[in-house]
Amino acid sequence: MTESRAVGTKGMPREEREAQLVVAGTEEFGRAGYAGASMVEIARRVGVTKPLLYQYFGSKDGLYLACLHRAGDRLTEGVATTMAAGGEPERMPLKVLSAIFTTFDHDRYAWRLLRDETVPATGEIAAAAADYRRRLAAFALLGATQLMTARGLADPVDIEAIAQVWTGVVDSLISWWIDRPDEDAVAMTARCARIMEGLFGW
Amino acid sequence: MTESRAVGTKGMPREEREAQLVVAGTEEFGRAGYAGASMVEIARRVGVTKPLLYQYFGSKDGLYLACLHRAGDRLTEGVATTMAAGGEPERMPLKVLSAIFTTFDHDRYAWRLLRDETVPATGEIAAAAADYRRRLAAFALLGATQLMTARGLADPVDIEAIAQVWTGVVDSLISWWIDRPDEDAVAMTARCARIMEGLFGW
DNA sequence: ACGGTAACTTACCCTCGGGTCACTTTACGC
DNA sequence: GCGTAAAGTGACCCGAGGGTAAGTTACCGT
Repeated sequence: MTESRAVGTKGMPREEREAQLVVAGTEEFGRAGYAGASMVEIARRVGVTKPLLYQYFGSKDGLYLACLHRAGDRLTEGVATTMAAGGEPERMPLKVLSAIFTTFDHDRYAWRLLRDETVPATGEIAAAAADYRRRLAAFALLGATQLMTARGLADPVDIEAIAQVWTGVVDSLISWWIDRPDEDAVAMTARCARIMEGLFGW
Repeated sequence: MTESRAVGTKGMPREEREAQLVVAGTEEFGRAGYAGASMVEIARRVGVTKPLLYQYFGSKDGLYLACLHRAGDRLTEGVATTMAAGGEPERMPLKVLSAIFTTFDHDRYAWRLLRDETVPATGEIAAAAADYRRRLAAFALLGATQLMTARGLADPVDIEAIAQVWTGVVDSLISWWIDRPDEDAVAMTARCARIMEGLFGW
């Protein structure tokens, strides 16, 4: 709080309030989906009213975009770093999971924004979401390719299917995790390691 | 057509029209989710208008329930039969996938009704969906238990997680399949067999 | 103490979609 | 041909939720 904020302020500075609203929006959009989420409900969670939300974000799409970009940037960044570090293909899935769990430990609904299918089919949201999904799919495709070529089999369509199933697996794990708030990122990673070891010997 | 239908009929007999509407409803609910689907759009697909849809099914919930029960009954029946047949645990996943693909080859959106999260949180739909999910989860839990105990490790919470991930895997496979209408159930099963063999040696 | 500005609210509009009513059209039995 | 009953429709109501206009409150600097 060293720097004094601008003159004339009631309540809370805009920046802080915006951050609160993005957090609440992420939870609500993640829970109910874009279509099912209500702007007045998001405002209510934070203890303000709808017009303030609109003054800060312009529209439902504007708020959703803010939430989506925060989630998508953090996620792609974390995954990119992990993938860039390299290592044996069989260890990559667990490493990526660990990165995702750590990144979103206190923000578990964020992942769902990238997978929301109730988003409008065209427009800025669709473009941004498609872009994040494309980047994630590229990582998944890379990992799947490394995994399969190491095993000799490499039908490209099979690899596409594997990559898509992988994102679905992450999705399921996150959903399971959301229902168990007491399990932290470390415990979750350990559980996944145990399961992969037990099921596949990885 | 041996039995003559009742007197006074225009267009198509009710039974037949209802079946059309359930098919169209399943596709639309599966595509857009309960919340995002529009009754007028479902009627339009079949070439009739909304009041007829309401006359036959009473409400959006009524139509959804009809679609859900058709999908859920066929699915649980198919899975139950497959699971009851038994076999080594490592072969069960593929057998179950084969049953699901065969059952829903021409009705691929049906699976999604059981996983729709945009459904209202309380009421008859929620109860019915929860019941189908519970039954599927029980099968998944049984399969996961057999798989893990065969491997010595059997943390019950791990097994829960595995069961939930399994349903997510099925979900992803169906989504992938929906985008590739040329791939039939046999080819899809063969692909899954190839992938499991290549990735895990199953 | 007081003007100015950012934070915030009350009360409203409008569209979209679920749901309904009164009505018309068509096929069959006689 | 004509009465009857099922199949089907045009036009409406209404509540929920996105979006907005205009005003109010509280803090700051002078």
